[in-house]
Amino acid sequence: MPRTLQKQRRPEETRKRLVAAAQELVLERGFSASGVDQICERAGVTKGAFFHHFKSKDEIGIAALGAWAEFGMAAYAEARKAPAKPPLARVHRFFDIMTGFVTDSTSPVTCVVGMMSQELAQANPVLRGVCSGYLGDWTDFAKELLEEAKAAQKPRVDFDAAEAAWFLNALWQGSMLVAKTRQDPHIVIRNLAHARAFIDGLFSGTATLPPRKSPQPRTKRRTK
Amino acid sequence: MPRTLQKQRRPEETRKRLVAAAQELVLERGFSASGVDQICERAGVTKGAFFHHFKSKDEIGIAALGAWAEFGMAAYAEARKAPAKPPLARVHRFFDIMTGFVTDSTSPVTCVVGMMSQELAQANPVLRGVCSGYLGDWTDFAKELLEEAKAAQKPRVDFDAAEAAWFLNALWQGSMLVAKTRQDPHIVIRNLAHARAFIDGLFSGTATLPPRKSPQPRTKRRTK
DNA sequence: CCATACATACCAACCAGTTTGTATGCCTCG
DNA sequence: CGAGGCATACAAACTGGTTGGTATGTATGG
Repeated sequence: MPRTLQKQRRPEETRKRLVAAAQELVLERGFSASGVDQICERAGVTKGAFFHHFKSKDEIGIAALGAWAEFGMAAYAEARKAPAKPPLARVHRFFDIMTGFVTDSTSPVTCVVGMMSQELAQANPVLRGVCSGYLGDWTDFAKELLEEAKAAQKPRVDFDAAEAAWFLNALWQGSMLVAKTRQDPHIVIRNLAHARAFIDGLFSGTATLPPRKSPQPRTKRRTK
Repeated sequence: MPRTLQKQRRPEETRKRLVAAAQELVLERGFSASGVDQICERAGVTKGAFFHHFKSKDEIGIAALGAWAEFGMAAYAEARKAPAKPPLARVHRFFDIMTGFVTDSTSPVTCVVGMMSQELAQANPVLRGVCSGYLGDWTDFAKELLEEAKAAQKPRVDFDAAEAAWFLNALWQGSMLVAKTRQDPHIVIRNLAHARAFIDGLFSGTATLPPRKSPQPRTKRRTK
């Protein structure tokens, strides 16, 4: 049947291209609105290749989530390389990394896990479970950073690190959602700044919110 | 063509049933995964009725968003009826109302605006704009409550009411997203409690987070 | 030579939307 | 007051395109 020449076979590469295409489409239109045909078209392969590598659409969803989480956690793990000297240094680095996701990108910052969680949490138990796991991983990481800070410096008011981490996770996801809907990435940056000050305030007890009126939103910004 | 008897005609009722069905389906599976046929089936009408009342699927999406926002804002407006005597009384009432959405419901608390924002913010400019407007309405309401509190009592540290309102909006949306994915509504309740304490702390300067182990659901608030 | 890695064609179900027909209730007008 | 007209409110069948998934082939490389 194949009239055209088959290109050189790069199964690993083909798989990666499919996963990357799926991630892109999910970020743009969500999972259910992303057709298998569209994924194939963007990846430059045919449906035969798709169903050779993934036995269903759900399965590439799982793969997309996994690759996304792996990439993300690798970025967050950089926070561990910050010095431990000021107890909150690594927490601050963590906030810097999240802020960097916004400032280093022209397109709105979004998350495959957040996208698929929103769509599928109630309708697809399997994918819901996968999303739940990755949200938990993120929270565990934040929780550990907070606990290390607590161990290094007793906070002014005791707090539960896990609860604070879930607070940050929800704020992070919600900020991305709101910012892209409002088409204003500064919402994320400001919310992260406030959250950072909030955490700082738990330890230092000085200020809990940046006192000034925050930076101008309107004009396009360029930061790296 | 119609072999069956046509039921009594109640256009207003039919329209409401379609909008309600659309809201339900959007909350369960999202907008793009909700077919017109499914909406009609759940509303108990045929496609002829659907396209008589709405000229496209997008249009019922707009109607669903509008009805949802109207219902929600009516519930939030109850916060205005709280006494103004302690400056933060109405802000506390506002938190009580949100907490009540969680405690008064068996199913996970979700939001049509958040759902459709997530899916359509990048792919559908029209619906994105509608969502953006309703997110703005919510934030304006919260901002006004905070500004009234600021006027009644000078906060310990000055803060921008609009920024704080966007912070709360993102936290609220993100909390619903995370909670349903984790299948743990307490995440929302705890996050709201922490946010409440955060706002309190801006005024009083005492505690910024409830000490350890978080509280159980607050006093039950009436519905509607 | 044979498992792997694809390509192509195809399928039934479903998609949003249209067409066509008819039942209903109100509004004249005699 | 009753007959008839007529816009509204639906029902049902249908259309062209798309959906996830399959069947069947063949090219490739070890």
